[in-house]
Amino acid sequence: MSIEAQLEYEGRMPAPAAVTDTAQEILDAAERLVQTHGFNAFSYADIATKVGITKASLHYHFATKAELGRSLITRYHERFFAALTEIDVISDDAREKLNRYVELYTAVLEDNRMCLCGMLASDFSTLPKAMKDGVKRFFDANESWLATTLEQGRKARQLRFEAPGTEVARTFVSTLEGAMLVARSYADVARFSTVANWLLRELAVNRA
Amino acid sequence: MSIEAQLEYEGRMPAPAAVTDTAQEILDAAERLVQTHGFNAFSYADIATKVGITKASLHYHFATKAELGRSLITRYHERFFAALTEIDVISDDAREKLNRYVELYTAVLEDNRMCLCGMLASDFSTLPKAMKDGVKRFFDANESWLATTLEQGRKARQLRFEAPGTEVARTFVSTLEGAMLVARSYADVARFSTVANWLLRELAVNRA
DNA sequence: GTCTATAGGTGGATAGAC
DNA sequence: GTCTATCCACCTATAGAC
Repeated sequence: MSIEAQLEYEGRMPAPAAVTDTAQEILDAAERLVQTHGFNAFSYADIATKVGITKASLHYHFATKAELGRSLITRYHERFFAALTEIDVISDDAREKLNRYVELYTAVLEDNRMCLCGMLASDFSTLPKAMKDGVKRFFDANESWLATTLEQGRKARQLRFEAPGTEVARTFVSTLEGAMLVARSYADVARFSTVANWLLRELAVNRA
Repeated sequence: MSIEAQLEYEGRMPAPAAVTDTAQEILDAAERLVQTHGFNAFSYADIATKVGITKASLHYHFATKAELGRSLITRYHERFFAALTEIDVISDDAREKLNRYVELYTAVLEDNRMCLCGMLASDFSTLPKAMKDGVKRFFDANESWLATTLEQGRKARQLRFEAPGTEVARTFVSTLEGAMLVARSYADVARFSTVANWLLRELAVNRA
């Protein structure tokens, strides 16, 4: 579902031009807060301060925190997969695609953030159902793109792995999410890159 | 430092036998809550209900939530490394050691928990300094034990890897933490095992 | 060592004026 | 669409009786 369709379903997005500007600012602020502190570690007051409006005004745009969270996941998912589509357009080379995929994570980490859905995965047990479903859908979609890309690379003899592509795809996601999680405790992007590069090397045909 | 010394340093642990029973029950309840929901997603009221005493009584044992958190990490660290020492006693085989190391994680996950320090890593930015330091020490110690074990296995020609043992050790920790994190969203231990087994296979000399 | 009672603050959310 | 004012539930923490 497109983000427009999703928003329409939520009963907002009344068409006009700059109408959603404030909503976007709210989402920007909330997104950063979730990615840095977690969904249970920030409040409407925190967003209000950042955006420069009151808590009451926030509720006009997002009636509940659960709805805000759902919108965050939707937007993040859309953007992430726009980036993946862009990668598919730019390159036919599976190894380059995987490198670029890793770079998406690196950019997030360099901005001192955790992957939105990785962070939400740690908050998982406390999330409303709609958000839980959104997190899983994000991971599912990642694994799907990766499985396709991995199989493509194997077919082209650029990548080497024995397990089914879907399994390696799950390993790929888990490894990068874990590497982000741990690296953030040390505020050290190099820790992430060490792990990511090891992973990429293991999958390369010309590995040691 | 032993857990007894640590507790003494904190000014508690007055020697008698069953004195710390309640404190242990509190730690048990709090530990489960952190591992399932995160450090910011439970309250003294939650623990009080579980243990069957009042919130005020909790503060007698652990004056602040930060102190409780520090004690949780200390106890977890001690127990985890008692288990690693036990592994070293049981086996000389590096591959078996790594299998058993993975089993420690599996057991935690089968109990519907995340690794305590993995969960705290996601809460990292909101933790008091003492807890941040504790989380990093836990990861450091894990990496140290793994690096030693990995190098031992490489020397014995049971394991094969090109990167320095310390780097592979970091990859090992990150991968397992990430696999736990993602698997928990699906309540599916098999997801974790898929990733863990892939990792173990990559390091084995007789890999494909 | 556990209790009752409560302080002092913040959480998400709402009512209603403008 | 934003505001002020407010509600009520919950938070961590403390005082002081038993």
